[in-house]
Amino acid sequence: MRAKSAYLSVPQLREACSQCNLRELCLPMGLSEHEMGQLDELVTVRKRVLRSHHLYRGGDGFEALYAIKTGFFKTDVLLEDGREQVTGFQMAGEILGLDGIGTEKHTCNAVALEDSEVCVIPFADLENYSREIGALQHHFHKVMSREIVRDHGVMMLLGIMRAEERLAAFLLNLSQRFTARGYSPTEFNLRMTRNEIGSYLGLKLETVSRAFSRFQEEGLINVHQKHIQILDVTGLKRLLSERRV
Amino acid sequence: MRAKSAYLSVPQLREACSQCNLRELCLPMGLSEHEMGQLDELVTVRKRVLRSHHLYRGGDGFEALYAIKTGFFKTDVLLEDGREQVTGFQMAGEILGLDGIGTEKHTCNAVALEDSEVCVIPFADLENYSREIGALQHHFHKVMSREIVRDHGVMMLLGIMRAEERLAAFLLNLSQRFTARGYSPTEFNLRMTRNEIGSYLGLKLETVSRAFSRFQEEGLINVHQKHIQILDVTGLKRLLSERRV
DNA sequence: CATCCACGTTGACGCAGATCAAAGCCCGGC
DNA sequence: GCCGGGCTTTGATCTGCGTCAACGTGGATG
Repeated sequence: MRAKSAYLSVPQLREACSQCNLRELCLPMGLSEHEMGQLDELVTVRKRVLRSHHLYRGGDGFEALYAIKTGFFKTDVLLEDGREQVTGFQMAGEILGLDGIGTEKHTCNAVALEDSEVCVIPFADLENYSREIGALQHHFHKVMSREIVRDHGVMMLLGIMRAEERLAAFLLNLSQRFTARGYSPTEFNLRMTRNEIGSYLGLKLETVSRAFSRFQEEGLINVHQKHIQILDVTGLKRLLSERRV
Repeated sequence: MRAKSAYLSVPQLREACSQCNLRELCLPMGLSEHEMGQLDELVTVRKRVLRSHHLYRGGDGFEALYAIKTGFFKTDVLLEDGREQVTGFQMAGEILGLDGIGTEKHTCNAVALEDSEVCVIPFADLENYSREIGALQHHFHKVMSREIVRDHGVMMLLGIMRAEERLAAFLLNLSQRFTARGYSPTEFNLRMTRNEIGSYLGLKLETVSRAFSRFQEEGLINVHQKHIQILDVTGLKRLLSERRV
């Protein structure tokens, strides 16, 4: 038995996967009613993480994956000299902690960018359940594979795109993920700072800021602080496909 | 039954995992004698891929993973305008194809950089076996997780390192992987061109060439075409940890 | 053995984005 | 309602790497 109270002081927060409105985005995706019921036994603990607090740090022992129930995270890796590479931004329904399986230690930091709540998925249990539930096993493999493909996308951003292409790709990606969660595709609030965006995109915060301003001048977006309104989706997409020079 | 002859005209090439000298680097890592015997049933087909030929292409249907038996590969993603991002270089014992699980289509190209041979691992079979063999399941998860961590390392290269740091990290990484395979840590032949190294590191081939020349001037390496000799490992490592500016 | 051609090296110059600097904005705390 | 500090914007200047160009080199081919 797991000491639920160590994580969570409000036991009634317990809410089964089968009742969760994220179930079609998250780990239970594609499971039958019955199989989802089994997941309710796997995921029994939730954990709050306040804004700017760590869910885990590089070097921490790995025991569980985390499904984001509400909130917004970043993952990053730090060099000794203080340089930071943000490796991703994660939102509701997405899985954190996959980096820890290989070495049994986390290899990056996961930080909440707003007050958040995660479902704790003890990894040994997940492996046991997925030996019985083929659909769960298969879906978990897909989740990991998609993370690899996502990483390849970031490599393309960083390796071959210019500053404005990177930012356009970033905005379109956020838009698409917000849409999948039932929010507006064209209007949202950024949870991260210009510095964090820059660190993700391999740019300095001034460059990010200038690119935002340029997009606004060109009528592609409205931006006021963290509030973003996309005015011209196809214009942004065109930025990605047309290669000047 | 799988039509072995479609892949392989020399049936005696069949060689079981349990006999393979890569078994401690590859998928069977950490399995018991008995479990490894079961893998011999899983991996029954091998496939030759000649230099500069594709093992698979982006868009191809995904059916199997591939363990590299001999040879050397690159994986890359292409943009419509011809820009190429090399996402990795793979050598004996490493697994290709993980990108395809999520969408059931491959999302990158895998190209042999020298005449190579791979073991075909039908993915549906792998999932079946790993439901029975816990150690296989767990090791497979580790392989995927390590791929994610490796990708984070590439993001750091691309996002925050300068040209010479990237190349130093690249050489040290190759050195370490050759060592693990029983080859010299300090002397090896590159299988890829300057252009491919550049594409991987987010640099132009001229920059790669200049960095090689600079390392040689500084007595860190000897480089002659594709032949590399590392003279000063700690000097290369120092390049990574010390941040000028 | 001569030829060819992809690959590699080196130099000169230019530019995208970094760096440095200064000022504005917004929100939280008192 | 005022103050302070973190975040953002914008301008001026600098620089690492890209771009362009010319030449070198070595392995493959007939």
